[in-house]
Amino acid sequence: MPPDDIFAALADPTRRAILDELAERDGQTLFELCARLTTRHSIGSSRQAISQHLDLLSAAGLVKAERSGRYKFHHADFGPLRAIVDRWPIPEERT
Amino acid sequence: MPPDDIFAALADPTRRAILDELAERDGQTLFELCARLTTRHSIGSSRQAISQHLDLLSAAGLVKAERSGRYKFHHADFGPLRAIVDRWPIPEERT
DNA sequence: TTGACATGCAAGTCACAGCTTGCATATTGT
DNA sequence: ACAATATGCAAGCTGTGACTTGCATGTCAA
Repeated sequence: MPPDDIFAALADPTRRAILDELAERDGQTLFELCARLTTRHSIGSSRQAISQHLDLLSAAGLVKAERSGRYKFHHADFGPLRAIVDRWPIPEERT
Repeated sequence: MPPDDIFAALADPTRRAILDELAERDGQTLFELCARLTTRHSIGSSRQAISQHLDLLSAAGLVKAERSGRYKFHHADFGPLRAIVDRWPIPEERT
């Protein structure tokens, strides 16, 4: 509920990897995510662990889930990250 | 050392309040920070707690410390936050 | 309907983050 | 020199987060 949970959500490396995965390929299912996290991100977490991470990301508003039959497709929403950019003055990249 | 610690550093609400404080008034000393965090942010942490938070923020590169005599002035550096902006595609604010 | 597949729920374990406590070090003013 | 000020170091306590384990629910294909 509190939007401050964005920071807690981003605190875990596995959750950041999930966001990376969904950024590259949107609408993945739980099993898809588990497989790709294992092969491409060297993450050995169980299915339940990933599921709990997805719950947390959903609560933070960073992931939207869409159910279709026995599948559940997950979409990343990076809009809440604007709260970080708006909160502190991030300096320009110096060229 | 690992730059991923930015996320761990931002995970704690007290540390975010410290960054807020330093963003508003740069170059504060440890005691100054403690006082202002108590009065303006309703944070009741001890001096040692704040000191440890500052160490962590320093390790993450978000705070630079500058010693002068018996005082130590702290400056916020939000440059590392660019890693967040660059990592994921944050959508535009829709007007 | 039955079995295989995809996901959900809940309790228990364990390591670590944040805090405190107590003492140590270092600098300034008188 | 001495006391007050500002900070540093290290060990111990405790709640919580990440993970596992085991079972339950729900959906599709044959």
